[in-house]
Amino acid sequence: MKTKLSSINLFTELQKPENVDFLAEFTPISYKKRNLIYSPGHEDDIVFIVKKGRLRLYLAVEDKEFSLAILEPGDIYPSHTRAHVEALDDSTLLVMPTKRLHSYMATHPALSRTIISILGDLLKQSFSIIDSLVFKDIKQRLADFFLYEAQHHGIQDSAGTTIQLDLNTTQLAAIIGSSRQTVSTIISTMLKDGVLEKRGRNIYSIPNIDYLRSYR
Amino acid sequence: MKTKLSSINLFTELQKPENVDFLAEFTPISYKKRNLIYSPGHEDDIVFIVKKGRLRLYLAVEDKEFSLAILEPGDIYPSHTRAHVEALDDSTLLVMPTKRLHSYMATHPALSRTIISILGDLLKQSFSIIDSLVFKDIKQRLADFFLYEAQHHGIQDSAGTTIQLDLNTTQLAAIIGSSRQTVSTIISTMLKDGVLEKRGRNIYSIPNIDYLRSYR
DNA sequence: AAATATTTGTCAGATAGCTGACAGTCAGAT
DNA sequence: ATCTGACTGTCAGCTATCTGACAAATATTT
Repeated sequence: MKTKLSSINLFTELQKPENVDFLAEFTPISYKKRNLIYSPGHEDDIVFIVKKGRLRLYLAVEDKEFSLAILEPGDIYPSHTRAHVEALDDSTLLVMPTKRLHSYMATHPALSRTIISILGDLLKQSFSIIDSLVFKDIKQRLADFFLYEAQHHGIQDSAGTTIQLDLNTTQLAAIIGSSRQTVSTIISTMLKDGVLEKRGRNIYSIPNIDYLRSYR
Repeated sequence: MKTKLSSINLFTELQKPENVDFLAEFTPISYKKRNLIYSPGHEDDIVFIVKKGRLRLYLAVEDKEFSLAILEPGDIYPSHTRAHVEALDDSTLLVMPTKRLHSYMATHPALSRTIISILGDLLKQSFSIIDSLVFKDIKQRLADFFLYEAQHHGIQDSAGTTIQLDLNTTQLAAIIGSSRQTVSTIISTMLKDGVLEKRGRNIYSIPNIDYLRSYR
């Protein structure tokens, strides 16, 4: 269960000398923490790049939510899907109409390649979400989540790998597709089993990654 | 729950005069019904277009399978995902290394646009699969499936809309993400409730689409 | 420091959907 | 016409997970 969608940074591509004029064409828009940026049904056909902050991409029905990804600086995202986008921190986006992007790509094939790679990545990523929803139980999804976090945001120290989640239990439950209570219970079991150790609120360390990896 | 991934036909694009030479570069490969075409882990980075037949795209773990889509003529698909591909009928694919496609796109921007649209479609489609896995129960997913089939392959007649599924119960269960038994039970209930009528093995008719649409 | 709000852990039902088992039905082969 | 294999329907038992409730712990505001 990854939280980041794509590993390719479009920003880097756009900062190349041949693209800087184009980069200037994007409109920067800032959003305050907790604000809803897009919700499905809106008709703007735009593409945005995250310049600053973290955004949460999620599906929602009534009072249930499922987080698809956390977008970080450098990620691009096309607005036309059925997902909601919310600012987790104060954030700045660089926005452009899809049309304009298309016309620019016509003359800059390198950019289309990057975009195709990113879309391919996103696709791969959604398949892996589907995979985990269909085949894995919540214990495994949670373990996967911790493994992913450890690998991507973990800090190695004497106690093993320490991770700080900027999420409460409800938000974590929305990422792995479960309920707050179930997540809480499973984390308790993991602590009891010694796969995880609590270092503080939202801070956990993993004494032995391999143990967590084989945890069932 | 759709079964088709994308509504854009790349084949049409490639048959335009400016692309026919390129189209000729694809290698046609034929597969017999029931053959496995790709499984994850293979290292070929290729893209294929379905020329003839139907392919099933699915995820599998041990003896469980989940079908992502049925690919039909005109669909393209990049092989590098974690999915398996199987021929449902005797099929012919047009195959090309991703690399070569990329280099061609460099000189033919219209093609990149088409590919980007297709990938966007695929992405949208996977989100809707995720949505239904997370928020809908099996009864609803099954109803959605019948609705989709009715709209895309249904035949209007005096008895309403008649659909013929070329799938057995196990295959249908794999599409909606359930078990054979559960699907069988729910179909029985739907027949009893009159939302569905059985016309023959694998043939059902829907007397009233709106009734099915609001079926809970 | 006290008061209030948010977040967490835990327990006790309720239930959707899975699994295995078995009999009944259908279709094609002989 | 009958045999065989595949597919279908149905039941009973099991289990993972959800929901609601409430107390305990922790943050935040006053």
